[in-house]
Amino acid sequence: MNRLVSVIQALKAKGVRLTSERQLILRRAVNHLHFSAEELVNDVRTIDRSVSRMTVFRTLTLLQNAGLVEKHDFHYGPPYYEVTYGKAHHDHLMCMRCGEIIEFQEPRWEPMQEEAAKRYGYKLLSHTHKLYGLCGSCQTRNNGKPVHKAPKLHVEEIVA
Amino acid sequence: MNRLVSVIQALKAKGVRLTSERQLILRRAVNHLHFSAEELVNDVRTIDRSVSRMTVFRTLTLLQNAGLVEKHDFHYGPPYYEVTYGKAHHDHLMCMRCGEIIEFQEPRWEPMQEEAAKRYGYKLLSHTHKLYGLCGSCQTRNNGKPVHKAPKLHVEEIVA
DNA sequence: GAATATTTGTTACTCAGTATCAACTAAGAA
DNA sequence: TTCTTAGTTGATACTGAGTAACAAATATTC
Ligand SMILES: [Zn+2]
Ligand SMILES: [Zn+2]
Ligand SMILES: [Zn+2]
Ligand SMILES: [Zn+2]
Repeated sequence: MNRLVSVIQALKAKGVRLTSERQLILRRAVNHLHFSAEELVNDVRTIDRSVSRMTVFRTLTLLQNAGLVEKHDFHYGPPYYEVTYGKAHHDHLMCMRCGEIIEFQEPRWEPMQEEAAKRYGYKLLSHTHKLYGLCGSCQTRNNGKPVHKAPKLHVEEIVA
Repeated sequence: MNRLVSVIQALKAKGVRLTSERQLILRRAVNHLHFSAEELVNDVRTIDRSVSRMTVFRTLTLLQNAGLVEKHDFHYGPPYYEVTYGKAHHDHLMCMRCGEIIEFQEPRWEPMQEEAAKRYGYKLLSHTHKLYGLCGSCQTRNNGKPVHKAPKLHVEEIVA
């Protein structure tokens, strides 16, 4: 089944009204992998100029609260969003130079996180795990893409 | 040796000029564990009103670039800063209701992250790993402290 | 249909962070 | 020391993402 359709079904199942604006926003959102709010605004308004910036923001928070969309902070610029509904949980690996984002799974980690939380009497509800580095091509050459402002590195790597 | 002294020594070793403003800012910063920029501004200006907001921000970025301070995004409000110089690497566990932050170490994870990055041809430079949940007391009672806006939960927990 | 509730777009606003720039201060050379 | 230069600071203005308010438009209920 089409990804857009399944997301729409999930929305309806939650009793959320599906307006034409929301449908367009969703249609564009599922087309991107990770996108900033402002990118989505531009993308949507390229198609239909009558949809306002506000509605895009409002829809994004609506989708977040419904648990269909996740907000990521990658330490660079604005937060990125991702339609996670129907996707298996994954963590992220990002190239600090070209910005490429790789999604990967490491099943061994998930139970260990529960364990760590329990050790301190916490009930674990969610987590974020992001790796930052240099992709293969950026290790060997500056590939011309814009360079991100480096997030702070571990001390060991800086003094080295 | 005093923590403030060792941080100052590290700064000097990097050839950064230690002005009286910077010394005050550092002195207050090492006194807090995790703090927002604006909190530090208020704290510093309570002691010396003549130190400007700008200088606090500038000093924070200076310290970040020098690798002495780390910036955390906890999904709530503004980013938090932490003087990490001389501290062993650790990850964070945060209570979504009362905001308590626990620092913990999980040595088994660190090599696994290197491994995961390598799997995709990446050179790992840094990472962030944050767990969100409810602390012991917040699981059983609303403790009166302000409730954070919940970060998005995993889908499984929302539909449940 | 009328009455009610939800969604939308416009506009104005907030608030953290940044840019500018002149005044100030410290370091270096002569 | 004095001259020169470079680095630092504070006031002010600005940016840009996100939010609040509110009236118009639309959908839902009776
Ligand atoms: Zn994970
Ligand atoms: Zn992803
Ligand atoms: Zn770690
Ligand atoms: Zn910490």
